[in-house]
Amino acid sequence: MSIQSPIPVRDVSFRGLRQSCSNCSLRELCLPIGLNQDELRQLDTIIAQGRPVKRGEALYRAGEPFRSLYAVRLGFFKASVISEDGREQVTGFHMTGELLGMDAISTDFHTCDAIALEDSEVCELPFADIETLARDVPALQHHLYKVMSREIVRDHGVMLLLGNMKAEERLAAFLLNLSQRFAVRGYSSSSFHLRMTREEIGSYLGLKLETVSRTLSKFQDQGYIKVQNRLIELVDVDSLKRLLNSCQG
Amino acid sequence: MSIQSPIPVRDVSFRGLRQSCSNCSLRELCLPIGLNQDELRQLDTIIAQGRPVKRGEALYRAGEPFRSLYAVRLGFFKASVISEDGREQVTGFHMTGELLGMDAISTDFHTCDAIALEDSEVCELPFADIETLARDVPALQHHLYKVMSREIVRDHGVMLLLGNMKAEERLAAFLLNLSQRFAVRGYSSSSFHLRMTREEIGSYLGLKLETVSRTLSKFQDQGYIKVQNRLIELVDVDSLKRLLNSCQG
DNA sequence: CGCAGACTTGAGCTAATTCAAGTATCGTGG
DNA sequence: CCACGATACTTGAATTAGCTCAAGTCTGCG
Repeated sequence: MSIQSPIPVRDVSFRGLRQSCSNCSLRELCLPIGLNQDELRQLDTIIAQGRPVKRGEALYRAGEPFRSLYAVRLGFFKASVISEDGREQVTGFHMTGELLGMDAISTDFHTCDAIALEDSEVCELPFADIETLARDVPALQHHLYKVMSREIVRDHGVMLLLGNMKAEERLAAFLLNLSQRFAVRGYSSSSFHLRMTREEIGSYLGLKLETVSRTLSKFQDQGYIKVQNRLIELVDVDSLKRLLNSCQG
Repeated sequence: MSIQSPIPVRDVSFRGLRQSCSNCSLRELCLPIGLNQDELRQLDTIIAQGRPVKRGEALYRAGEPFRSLYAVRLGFFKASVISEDGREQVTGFHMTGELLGMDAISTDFHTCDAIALEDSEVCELPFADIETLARDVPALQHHLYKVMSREIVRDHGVMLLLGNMKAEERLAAFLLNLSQRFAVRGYSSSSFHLRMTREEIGSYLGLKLETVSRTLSKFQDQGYIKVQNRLIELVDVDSLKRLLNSCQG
């Protein structure tokens, strides 16, 4: 949890990892968008960079007090809420450059679990400090509102998916969304590795894992994709897109 | 749209309706939470109050440029997104004291339609001005973040509902949620009037209108509620709550 | 190498949808 | 104020998408 580790060796490793927002390659994806050099420097003094989160570990859990937002610097996370009777709903998958924890601002407690799906690394953004800085840096203030707003828009998209779409459409939307996000990050948009289980995909899409598996197989049979365990290759993107738009729900 | 109406009579009517945030009865529900008298006065200079929206009218529509957030002063709205192929997903129902339009901050265009389900009245909050004021009024800045965060949390709840729950649970959750929100506003929590059609409820809950109708009838047969058109009476709240927690999904 | 977790596939079941027909309600204009 | 048309709602019957249960395979990790 704490950034100042008691173990010197780790401390060194932190220093090694420490980079400024100013020269971070994620600058254009992450929080600092639109800030000038001086503003970036101020941001740097606040943000603790390079905290590792091992695969399977929680970055935070529902119920924990809220102190910071986190930016994914490297890796892959799932966020999920657990209902009173123990049902899990994955609310999102988060990759490089995306911000986690915004749900916690409302109550000062986290309302989701955020679990690393592969060995990952985050930057910690102490929210109180960010807020204070945002008063002097309008671009930062505005950007934060924007990022939260984007999250709301994304959630509305998921509602549309969950409320209106059939299994095939959901999966197609999911794969195309992942593809597009990988593309933005400079990875292949046509071939990628799923970091999550079929069950987690199912939870996110409101389907059972068997249905996810079956539908992926179906897509493969139809020549839309190739599946090999968690490796996905999009063979016929147009057909997937057509699936999304044409089905009359 | 514009607040300074060219018609004197209307202008008078606006003045009649015009009240300050300072003495607004919704103070505790709405934006000004936690502001002191001076800060409230500053807010008052920005906010245009008492804009009427007739039943069936759009407060805004997806695609329109974003200028303002809106606070519901009176009445009832639905917000919905339309997919490319024309399917509607109601993303929320909004009542007195709630803020509309936060999704638009991310792109500077509205991404939902907001439609009045009864004759309503809103306060217009020009976002640029709000943002500027927020720099000088940390409590306002923080409260805005909070309100947006709350929306994200709410959306996660809807995802849980859409992804995991059966029709009966969804309806029970819906009715209990409405009940609780009416209660907060000083209305009866056990007897209320639905402002929306069965179809709109269905859209929100990811069900067809026939399923909504059937499930309401079922609840009535079981003695949980009484239904008379859009008038709902909650007879056995505990059973509804039990429905929510027990079903193993 | 062996085991646990992840995945696939089949068969039968069920919750919710679709289709259909009929009733109630509301707003409008005569 | 009443009649009428449009919209909203209810209910039934048949259909189906996705779920549950079950069995078996694969894979990766210790």
